[in-house]
Amino acid sequence: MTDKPPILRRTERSLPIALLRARESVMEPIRDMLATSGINEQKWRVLRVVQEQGPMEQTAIAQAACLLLPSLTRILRTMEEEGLLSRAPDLHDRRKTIVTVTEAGLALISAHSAQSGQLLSRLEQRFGPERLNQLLDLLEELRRTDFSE
Amino acid sequence: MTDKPPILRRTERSLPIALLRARESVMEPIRDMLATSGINEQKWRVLRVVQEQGPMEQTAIAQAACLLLPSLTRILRTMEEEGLLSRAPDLHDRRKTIVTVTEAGLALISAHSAQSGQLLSRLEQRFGPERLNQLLDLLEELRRTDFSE
DNA sequence: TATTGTTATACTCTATAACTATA
DNA sequence: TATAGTTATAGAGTATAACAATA
Repeated sequence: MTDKPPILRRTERSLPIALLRARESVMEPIRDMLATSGINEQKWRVLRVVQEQGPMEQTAIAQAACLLLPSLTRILRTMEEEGLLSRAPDLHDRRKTIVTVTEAGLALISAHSAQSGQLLSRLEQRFGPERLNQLLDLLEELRRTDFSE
Repeated sequence: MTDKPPILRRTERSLPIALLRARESVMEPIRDMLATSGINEQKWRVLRVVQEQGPMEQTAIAQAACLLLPSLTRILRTMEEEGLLSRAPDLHDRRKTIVTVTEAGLALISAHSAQSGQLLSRLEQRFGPERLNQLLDLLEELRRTDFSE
């Protein structure tokens, strides 16, 4: 009789856990950076997504920033109050709201771009630029993979 | 005059965002699975970690499961009430508490192991077993990389 | 003095459902 | 009827500080 096989994978080889741990180790310096403007991870993601894709509706932001719509509603309200974003009704479909990054929002992004670039350089230097690219490729492919039944 | 370079990377090539998006796409079916036992992601991680490493102290659990100690305190209290874990003072250092998975905890893990295995098979099938291994290798290396100054 | 873990507090996100307005 | 977004609500995690017990 041999031993039974382990019930589940080692947690290092569990993809959800490995993704979380890896993310935590990368996020630490970034959270420190963002804390200096009183902005959190979620708001930063929203800002990045909308700056990248241009004026867009909320459902699309929620999807791209990995946030639920009710969470996003609140986040956008405070970000609008802080002057980082503006919202306007869609002219063609009045159920929709179009969100745009304001000048102040762009300024906040710029304010962090230098330091963010430094963090990326450090990452590339210590982890290796080729490995970083490989990892990003794999993550994009994973994201595109359909796991539904 | 050429255009200015983009301020920041495309979000698909931002490591924190890519890690989060990839994780979300993998977690969806797992969350559905766990919901059937009324357990959440965090409790599942704690269970997996302690089952894997054996009886261990809370600071180590917090680190391995990516949770803060105050969050873990509450989680462990409810898991102990649910009978999934037991806690006992460390005999050699009475500041410490040693956490152990109970029979009921092991049973809960077993109850999900078949379905969890199916999800993993599907992942390997659709994403490719070699790519999965490559990705896990890179994530482990990333986790081991030191990004402090 | 430093470490382990708990408690307290304020804030935020999660998850779901019910709801409004519009299509 | 379906979709976009808001509101409500309960539960849970985040983050920090202060604290007690122990080393």
